[in-house]
Amino acid sequence: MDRETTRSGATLQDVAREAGVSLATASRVLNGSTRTVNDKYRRLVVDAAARLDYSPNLSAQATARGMTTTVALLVADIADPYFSSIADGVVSEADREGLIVQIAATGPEPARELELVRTLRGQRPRVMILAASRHSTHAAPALSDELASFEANGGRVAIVGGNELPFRTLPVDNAAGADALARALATLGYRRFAMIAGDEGLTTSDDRLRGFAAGLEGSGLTLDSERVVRSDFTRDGGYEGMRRLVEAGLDDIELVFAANDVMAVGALAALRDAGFEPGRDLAIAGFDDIPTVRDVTPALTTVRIPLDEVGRRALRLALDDFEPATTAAVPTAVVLRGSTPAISALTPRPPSGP
Amino acid sequence: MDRETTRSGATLQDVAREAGVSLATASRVLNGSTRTVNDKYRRLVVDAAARLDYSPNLSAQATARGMTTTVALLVADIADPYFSSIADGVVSEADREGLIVQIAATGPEPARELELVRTLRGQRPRVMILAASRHSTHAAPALSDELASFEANGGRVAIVGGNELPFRTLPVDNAAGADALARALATLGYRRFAMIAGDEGLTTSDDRLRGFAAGLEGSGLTLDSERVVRSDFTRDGGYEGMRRLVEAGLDDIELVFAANDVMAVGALAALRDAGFEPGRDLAIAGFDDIPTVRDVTPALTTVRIPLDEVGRRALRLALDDFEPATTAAVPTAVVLRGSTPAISALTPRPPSGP
DNA sequence: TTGACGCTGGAAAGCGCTATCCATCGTACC
DNA sequence: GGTACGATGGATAGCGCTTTCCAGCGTCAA
Repeated sequence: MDRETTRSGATLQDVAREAGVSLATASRVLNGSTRTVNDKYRRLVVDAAARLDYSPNLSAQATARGMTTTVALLVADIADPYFSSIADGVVSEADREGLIVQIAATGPEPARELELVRTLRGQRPRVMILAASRHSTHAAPALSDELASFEANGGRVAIVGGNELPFRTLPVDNAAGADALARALATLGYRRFAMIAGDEGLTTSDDRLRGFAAGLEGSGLTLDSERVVRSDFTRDGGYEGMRRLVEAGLDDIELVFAANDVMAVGALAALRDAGFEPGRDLAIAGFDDIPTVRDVTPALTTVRIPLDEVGRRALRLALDDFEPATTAAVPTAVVLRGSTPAISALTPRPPSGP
Repeated sequence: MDRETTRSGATLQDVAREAGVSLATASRVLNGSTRTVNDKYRRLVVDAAARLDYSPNLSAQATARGMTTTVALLVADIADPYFSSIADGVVSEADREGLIVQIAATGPEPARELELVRTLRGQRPRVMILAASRHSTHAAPALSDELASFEANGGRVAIVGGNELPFRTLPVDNAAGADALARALATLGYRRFAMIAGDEGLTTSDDRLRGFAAGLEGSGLTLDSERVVRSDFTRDGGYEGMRRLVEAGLDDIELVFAANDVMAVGALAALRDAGFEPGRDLAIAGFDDIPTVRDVTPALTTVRIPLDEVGRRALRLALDDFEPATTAAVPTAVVLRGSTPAISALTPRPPSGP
């Protein structure tokens, strides 16, 4: 009845005693080792462990081994479907590897990324995956230092989508995807575009903007820089961006490209609230192909990124020992849906020009 | 140039040596303690730590203290907005407390919940939050045992929404919310209902079904049990459920209540694919008020649960030392939107009856 | 001047586990 | 029959950190 009696919280020591073997043997049986253990002892240990409801203390293992079984994942906002889909991929792959995922969110301030990396480093995770949309210049050197010293101590780093930091990176070809989208839209007959982009310096957004403009030029068209509005990289940012476009006059715009799907969804709402019908009065396209966009009306044209695959591959990239050759970029694919009908289906609105 | 030269990975020992103080003093300065340290030494230590870029090894702290700084969160599917919104709340509140969140996902098989709890227990988290929709009977005793022994060792448990397990529970009044919804819909003039529910035994779904039926009865109406179809608790499950309802004939149905929003969104799609216009030919309502449902067309009537607040409160519930009195349930609120217009706006379809 | 006492550093004993090293034993080989 | 060697169990020295416990010292009251 003393407090030792409360079962569980059993330690390996307890198991060894119960089984009548040494600590070392118990450890070898229960927690893997190169050494083999005689079946007689093995059975004793396993039974004792079961009887005591033993569960290894991962923290202790970690300090002893100097290595954890955790994966740290850094995202901007876990409630955003883009990130939660990636997280899903990371979690499921980690699960296959017997690893546990720790999630941290930077929230709207990118500066927190550095701080969080620092905190997470304390956990000595096996892998650190940075998926938070990073700003190009910001605290890059400090962040880079932090990550370098993490790697110097045996940690693995994988970065999703960026490509200016000297770490294993899973390229997402944002520029190429946006380029392909632009060409596809040109083929549909669209000629006059506007874009709702994220803040300048947000690499994801910048790449998509650049790619889109390039794709248009490749089709003999242009994206007037006056027609690019900047806004938060969120649903409400998209709403606000579209609001501003409407305010400035939509007359010479046929299609609005939002730098990501959540923004596009916000734009859709803003357009409707302004009395226009998306997909009829104005076409809209997004980027990412988050699950939601199949279900809005009209369904949204977008560039598909296989997000859960991104999560899985990011983890693999960090984990695997591989030739340091460039990793193949995640394939993107244009998905045309109802929000960008053939131009002929659009209510004709005369360009403002002569 | 020897491998000791690679800076970082500095240990507390290193800091102490560098500062010329004892290990104990360094520990007291850097990692909190009741003991005060002379300012002279304090400064020495802090400076040394900064110089060496020291970052405490949380695993080691955990084994020494017998207590971690992590929160384990168990969800069914992190890509589902319901769960990711809750996760968001947990993560942000944990952040305020200096805790780190570990996420595990059971996926479609509820049986994995037990297995995951067992694994997570190995981490000795400070708190374990179970948000995965639990099935009523399933492995309840085994799970209960596991959680009990976790608590016996100082862990804290919080369960979201369920209420049959003997642990701290954050009640979500699914039944009352569904009841209120039913009454609101009755007030709008609806008389003939169907429901797309989750599998029997899934408590969340069962409670909502029960509450909805009760609310209708309170309004002098009934929910014909033949009009309740069961399906997966997912978007595709909702699609499938609606498909079956359409197949069985919609003639005497005015409104379909889906047991959660993602199902409702799937139902919306199925309805459209079958050639009907939701909100005109048939009304639809969901439950949860995930962000998406504002943006589908028509916007979805639902019962709002403040999901991020649920996450935050679940963590607080686990963390706080409080009177073991019942915790106030999370308030739910009916939100009427375009998917359930006043009945007069619905295309009249004669009931199949006489 | 002498204790008693509060304050603060340091030594060292763990926390639960791993991994190295040593001891023992059985077997194969000449 | 003796030796070398592979197998396998046990003792034990850590892993990085916390937290007693003890010692030294300055202070204050008697």
